[in-house]
Amino acid sequence: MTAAAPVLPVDLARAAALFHALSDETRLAILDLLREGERCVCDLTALLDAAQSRLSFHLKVLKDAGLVADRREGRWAYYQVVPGAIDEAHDLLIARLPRSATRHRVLAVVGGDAPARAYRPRCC
Amino acid sequence: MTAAAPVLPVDLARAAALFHALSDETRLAILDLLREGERCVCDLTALLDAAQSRLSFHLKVLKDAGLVADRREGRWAYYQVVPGAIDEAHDLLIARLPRSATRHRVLAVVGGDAPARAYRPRCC
DNA sequence: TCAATCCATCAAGATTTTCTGATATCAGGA
DNA sequence: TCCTGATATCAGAAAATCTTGATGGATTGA
Repeated sequence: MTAAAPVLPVDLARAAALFHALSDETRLAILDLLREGERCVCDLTALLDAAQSRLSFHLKVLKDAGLVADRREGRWAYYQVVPGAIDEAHDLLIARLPRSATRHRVLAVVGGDAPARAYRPRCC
Repeated sequence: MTAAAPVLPVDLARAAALFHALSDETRLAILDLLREGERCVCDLTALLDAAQSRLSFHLKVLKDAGLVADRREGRWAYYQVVPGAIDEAHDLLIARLPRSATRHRVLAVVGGDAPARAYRPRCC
């Protein structure tokens, strides 16, 4: 049984980067189109009715975040979802779940006395 | 067995909003601190070594996204993770998984002929 | 070659986000 | 009532992001 590891700063940065890549409607629409398999940029441009440079920009954001990979074939560039990238985002999301959701509801707080809050004239 | 519903635009907007709220290191750090249970703003300010107005700003972003809820008690404001909010983000994330990851790897493409790509002088 | 197509990249501007410092509000103790 | 502390909100500046239009490289058919 693995103890819940403390969240490392590197995880925070990686999680923020991944979620940022996922935080735009155009990029989410791209990912949805890529669910069926790889597509060339020209397909995406037509399907999303977006300017080519705009698509290219968002594809680069997705690629830099490691969410998609590209492959050249002649004139065309084909993009696909990186297997496991969504899984990584999934793991980083699960790590944010309140502990009360991962086991039963736990009222105790690490360090101790917060729930039984006696009156304190200053909070901190 | 529920058929995979098509991704609705409303889902895209909601997913983008949720992921945007999760796309900042300070906000992720806040969520991590709230994993143990609710905390007052003054605790968070001290633990994160952040200016009060900055914390307040990020807490508002999280609250507007529905990820946290606040409760006033005297002078203090306590924040906690909204039960189910991370679950909602989780569901919206899972909806982005390639179909090849949800079942076996499927090579067929909707509409049909992409994998068997004969030479085509124009792509689209 | 030459022209056409696909695509990445760049520059400039618009928009959004974030941070800081100041101010406002509200509760509670003196 | 006055003062202090906790918090929210606001204004302005700075930074990041997004969009658009232009440019250029690479590939391919004529």
